[in-house]
Amino acid sequence: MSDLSIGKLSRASGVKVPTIRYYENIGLLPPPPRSQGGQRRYDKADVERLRFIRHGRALGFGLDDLRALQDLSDRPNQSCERADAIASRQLAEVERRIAGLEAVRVELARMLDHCAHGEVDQCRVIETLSDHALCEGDHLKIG
Amino acid sequence: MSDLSIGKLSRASGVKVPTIRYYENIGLLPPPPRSQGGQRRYDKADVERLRFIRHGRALGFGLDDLRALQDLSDRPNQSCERADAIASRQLAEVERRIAGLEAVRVELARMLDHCAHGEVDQCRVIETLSDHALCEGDHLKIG
DNA sequence: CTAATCTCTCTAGTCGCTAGAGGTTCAAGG
DNA sequence: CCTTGAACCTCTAGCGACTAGAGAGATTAG
Repeated sequence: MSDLSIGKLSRASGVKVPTIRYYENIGLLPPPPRSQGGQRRYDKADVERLRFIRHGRALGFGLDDLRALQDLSDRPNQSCERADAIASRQLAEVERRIAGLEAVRVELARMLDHCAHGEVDQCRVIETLSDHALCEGDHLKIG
Repeated sequence: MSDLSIGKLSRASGVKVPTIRYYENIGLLPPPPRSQGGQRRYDKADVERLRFIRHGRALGFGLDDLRALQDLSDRPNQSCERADAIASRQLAEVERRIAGLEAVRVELARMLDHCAHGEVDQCRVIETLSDHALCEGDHLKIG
């Protein structure tokens, strides 16, 4: 019915035009019908689909997870165990990242706090980078 | 003096061998002298350099920032204003990310909390993904 | 009908690595 | 001295999730 061009779909969903085409390429969005001239024509279901993806991306889900979640929502009679598992894993990952970034934040703040604002010679920023022993917290890999 | 192979440098610095070569390729680490047979030979200064980089990476600095910070530390008579600016920018970025992830964490937790653990039909996880209106907080892009 | 905007495909680039192929060099043991 | 096996070399391609740009064709409002 709605017969949206890719640009209108983009505006309606908040997903950029090249990204929509990219999603189609990798099989995340089904290839839509085309106009006589070969342009993509979408409908309202595609808007929903893209909003779903966009929202999931904003929550940090990877495209593979979103593919799986989409499949689940297409077959509503299944147990939501898998969806639950995916979301739980994501929550754990987010918490891990927050913890890591928090440690990083503390050290950056400490570094800047101790900076004498003089010459690089006595710069705590560079000194701290040079010598991890000056750190107090545990900051490992960032995510 | 120390005359380290790339593998020993790797062990001493905690940076993987291919990553060291990569850093050389992009000009972050100066090309070292070579043995008769063409293998790289490093010294202690390189260990320090790589530790500096590794530590900076752990704090989330990009390689461009680290290049700039390295240049600064090589010329110690300059003002540390620039180092300060780079670190401040990084701190702001980290704080931005934490805030974003915190919003994400809240929504993921809420999603999972409301999940009835029944069929996908009533799964709050998928429902929430489908409809941003069900969210309470502002979570935008993640970083 | 025309002009402006939109859309098409395709390739290549981003960041910071990581993996692998296929070949050479080094260091230690016998 | 010689052999063996680990470590090293270069080069290319791939990851995730896009983004940018070229050059050509389609659509739409006036």
